[in-house]
Amino acid sequence: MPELPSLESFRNYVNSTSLYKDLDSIDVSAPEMLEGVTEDRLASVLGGTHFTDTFRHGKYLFLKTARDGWLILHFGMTGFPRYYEVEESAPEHQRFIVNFDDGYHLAYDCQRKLGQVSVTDDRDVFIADQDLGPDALRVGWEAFKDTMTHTRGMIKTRLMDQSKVAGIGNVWSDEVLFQMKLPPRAKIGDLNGDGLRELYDTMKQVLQTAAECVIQSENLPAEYLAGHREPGSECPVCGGEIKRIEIGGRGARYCPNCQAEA
DNA sequence: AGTACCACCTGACGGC
DNA sequence: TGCCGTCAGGTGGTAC
Repeated sequence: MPELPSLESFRNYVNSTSLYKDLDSIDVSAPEMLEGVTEDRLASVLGGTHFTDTFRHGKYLFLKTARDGWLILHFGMTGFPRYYEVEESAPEHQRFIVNFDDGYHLAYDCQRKLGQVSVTDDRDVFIADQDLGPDALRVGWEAFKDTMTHTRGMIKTRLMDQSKVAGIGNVWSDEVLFQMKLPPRAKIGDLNGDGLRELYDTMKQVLQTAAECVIQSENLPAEYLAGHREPGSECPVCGGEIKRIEIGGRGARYCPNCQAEA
């Protein structure tokens, strides 16, 4: 489930399981998921070292090695990391596995193979090459304002555009619009004087809250749409019916009552 | 610039 | 049971 909040949780998970453990070998069961790196190169980057740190930018997770190389994981729509010891605990669609000296494994599971595994020796160069905008949790107000101003597109589409702001996908863009009580097709140009600032604050608040809840395995706030996305379910605020429409090829969920046109 | 559509890939679910 | 369309928390290319 990989938008920014899940990625924060993945990072937390890797931090608490996989740092400072000697790497023994790797297994690549889906070589087509390696992006710009061969299996041999990947093995040489990871062989005989250990992970010392992690970093997240948008939906990408970076694992730093003691030799200052970076393993990069992108999780597509269905990816997640899994740390385990015995084979019976292995996830169902492992595509890439890091084997530690002590017999444990860190698996990259990605059912639909829409993610990517890659390496770089310069994080910033990689981010630039992928044309990623500033990370949605770290972006400052001025930078956000710059990247969002002077456009006539829909807010949802803008928020999901990784080159504008990195980390937001279908679910959390819907949530930002829901919290703002804006209709799903609202445009940047529809925002009034303080609207852009409210959008920024709401985006930060939603992502921060969601990340904390996901990491702590806590329920999301009761007034969040995210837990009620099944079309036909009840709006957690007004009890109305949640609808689905297509925006930019994605199924946007919203409450026609709470998010009525102004 | 913005949007629409298609493609990549796998699996679950509902209708006939 | 099989077949088919639709949908899924992502992204990239192409064509209006």
